[in-house]
Amino acid sequence: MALAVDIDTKKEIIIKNISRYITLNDEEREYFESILHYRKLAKGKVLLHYGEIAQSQYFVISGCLRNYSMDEDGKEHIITFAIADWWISDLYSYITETPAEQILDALIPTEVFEICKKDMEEVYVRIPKFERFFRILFQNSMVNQMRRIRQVMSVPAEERYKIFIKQYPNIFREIPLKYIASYLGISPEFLSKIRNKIAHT
Amino acid sequence: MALAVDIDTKKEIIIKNISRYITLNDEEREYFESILHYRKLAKGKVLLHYGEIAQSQYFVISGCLRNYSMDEDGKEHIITFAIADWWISDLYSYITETPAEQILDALIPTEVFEICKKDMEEVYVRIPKFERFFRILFQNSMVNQMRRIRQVMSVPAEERYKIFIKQYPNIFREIPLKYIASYLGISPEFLSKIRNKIAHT
DNA sequence: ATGATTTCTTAATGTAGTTCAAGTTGAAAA
DNA sequence: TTTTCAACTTGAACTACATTAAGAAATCAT
Repeated sequence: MALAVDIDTKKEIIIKNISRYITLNDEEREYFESILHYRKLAKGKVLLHYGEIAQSQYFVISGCLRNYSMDEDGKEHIITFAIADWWISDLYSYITETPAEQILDALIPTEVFEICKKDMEEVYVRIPKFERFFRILFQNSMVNQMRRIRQVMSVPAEERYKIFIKQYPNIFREIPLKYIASYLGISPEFLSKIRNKIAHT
Repeated sequence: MALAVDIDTKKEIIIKNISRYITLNDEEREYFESILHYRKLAKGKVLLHYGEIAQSQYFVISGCLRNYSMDEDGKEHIITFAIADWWISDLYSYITETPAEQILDALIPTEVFEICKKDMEEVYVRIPKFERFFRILFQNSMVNQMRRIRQVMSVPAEERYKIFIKQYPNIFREIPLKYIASYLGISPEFLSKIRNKIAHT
């Protein structure tokens, strides 16, 4: 179990992240820190099951979460990875309060701060500046999603794989390739062929 | 040219849209209305050229805007359509303040309200409630983008076309099919085949 | 109305990707 | 140690798409 002092250091990270966009005074900062729940997740830990209604959002300190959906054939499609310094929640379920179609779990041992919805709503009321922070956050995430759409539609898989490696230079060594294939939207077999081709050129 | 009274009626629409999420008093409402610039766009009118930095966001009253990018081969990839009652504020260039890689134009005669960035920033300051409104707006857009990613990756083109028709039952009759093909991420020829197949079953 | 331009379709051929099946490697469990 | 199991690779057959090129249909400007 992590010591309290460690956790405080980790809270620094999240505050620093927030401070890039809004300025918090000591009181606000303390209040916000008080609603952060540190959690250490074992590999495979599921944060949001299929059909559950998301009650939390998360900030990742280390490790890797994935947000994925299943199609009728039981095939998994990874929508997002969240690694250090990223916020994540199954927004759809969280926002609409409908059962999750996407599952959220830890691919490797992962540390997160959890913020539950009730607390989050209160933050918005008590420190309206946070509306701004999350507006900017969602704006930026949205831009990333749009970029991804464009990529999936117009960039061939081999190129996408190369871009992926650049974007996630560390994580791609730690997680099984099949997850990367899923994220790239291709079969593991085809990823294998791409890797083979790259290795021999 | 539209009469002032017409424009006021149209401003009603946008206020109604906003009021689903936040409550405005008369003063706030009046102030917000004062920064809305009504524009009637001819077919083909470009709102944002390649390489420009977006200075405005838009609310669509009628017609259809498209936001698209070009790849190296000069092929167009439509990222978003915006039709009646939609905000198109998810412009990459607008958010990041970088030269646009994506072009915004009107596919058919279109009416919009334009809000320029400077005014928008002032709204956030004078009526912080708008941070909330746009946070929710971006949240929702992001969810839509994520759904689209999932679709492009796991749903075959024929199914996607059927979903599209349901989602845009009116617009799909008014714009050339090639744009729909582009949005679906397929070639016009293949869309043609899909349509032929559907017609004969 | 006429031609010109754009849109849509059809068909042939090509390719990026999938699926299936079999085999390899490596790590963990017994 | 051996068994087991998941991750990864390889190859053959297949499919969903793209590309090219041509013609038909619709739209537009004159």
